[in-house]
Amino acid sequence: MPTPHDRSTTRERILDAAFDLFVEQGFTGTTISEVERRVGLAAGTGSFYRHFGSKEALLGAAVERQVTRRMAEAKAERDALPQPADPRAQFIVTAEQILRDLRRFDRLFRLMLTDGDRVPEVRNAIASALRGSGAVRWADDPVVMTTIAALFGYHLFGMIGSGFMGQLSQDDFIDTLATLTDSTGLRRSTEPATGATPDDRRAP
Amino acid sequence: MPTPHDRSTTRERILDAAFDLFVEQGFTGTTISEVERRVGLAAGTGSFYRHFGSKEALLGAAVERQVTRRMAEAKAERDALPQPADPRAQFIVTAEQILRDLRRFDRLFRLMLTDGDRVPEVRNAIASALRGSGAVRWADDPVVMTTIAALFGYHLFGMIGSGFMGQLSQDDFIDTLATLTDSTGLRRSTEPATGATPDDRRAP
DNA sequence: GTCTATAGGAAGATAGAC
DNA sequence: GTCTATCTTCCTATAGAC
Repeated sequence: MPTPHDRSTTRERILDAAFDLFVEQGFTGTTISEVERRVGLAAGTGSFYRHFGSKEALLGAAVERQVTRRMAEAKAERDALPQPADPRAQFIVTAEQILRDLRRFDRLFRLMLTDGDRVPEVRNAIASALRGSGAVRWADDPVVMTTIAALFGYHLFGMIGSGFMGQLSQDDFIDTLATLTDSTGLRRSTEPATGATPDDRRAP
Repeated sequence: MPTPHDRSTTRERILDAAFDLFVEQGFTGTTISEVERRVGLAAGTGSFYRHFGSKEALLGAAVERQVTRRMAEAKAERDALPQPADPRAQFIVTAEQILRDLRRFDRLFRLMLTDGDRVPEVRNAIASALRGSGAVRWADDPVVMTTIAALFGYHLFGMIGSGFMGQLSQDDFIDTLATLTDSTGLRRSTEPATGATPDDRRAP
């Protein structure tokens, strides 16, 4: 006997299965039948259409659900982050968190690349999510931006496959990054914004 | 009156048009009819099949053609590259060349992300192209790999859209990178290998 | 809410006239 | 080498019985 909960359960299972398939095969590469099959509905029948009006509506809803979830996770994780006094330890904590965030949004990012033109919301959501990540005022300082670029590049080398960065562990990578930024005496930039001037961080 | 040249011309136009469409819309998102239309054949007719056996065969041939061309371009450009004595100038020349190479392979990279599973050759070709880029022994030194990761990240921020790295010009970015790697005294890594290395392309 | 059945269309691919 | 015509298959989507 179906409770009111059963309906939302089926709907949510469709949402999750569809997102997985969209990421794996792209939007055009995924059929409604596949979605139905994966959630236990008979494939080829229009049972899906009792839950969503169209394939596009499904895509929008699936993306929105993912963004909401991932951003909530990211926020919770950042709030629980330790704030070491040691600047180098601080840097490492922040860098690790950024890598975690990048990994978290990996699937959304991939979907953005494959079907971005069809779903502009994905683009915007990911952009703001990245910008909000960590206590980084990242648009101002060249060193911060360069650091984030390096993290992003490291992450993507790992994402596109085997062997690119295989030799360099994450710890070693972050360590190298910390040393590089440290030694120039410019690393204040990953600390939270302090006072008045937006960019009062000139090199001596 | 069709010369023997006309056939190869039509085939090549199909190859180029198809690659454009695959990059823009993905493999599954592109129809044979679109390809035919774009090269001036009547859409919907099977005229395409006088030139290729299947859609998959077309994809393979189009990718192969692009890889060959782009790699030839890259090689010619690298061979014509100046080799400044000043280490910082050397670094800048190399970094700029890597960014050029990344841009050159942009469309292939995008296709690899969207349809990579279908065409594993793309993956391998791009990997080796990146590795061969510049006089960089990139798998050995953490600083070199971190530098390349930064270049890759910078490039991709530009690729996915407006505003991410908008504030930081390429020159400023490379300059920052040069300063960071320089100050640690570790930058020897972008210089040619000395000693008994098989490919000893030393600067004068 | 799920199934049967099926409409309606578009896609990849082939045969044959010119 | 290109077009006409057509086959087959698969897809999105709908109507209606249970």
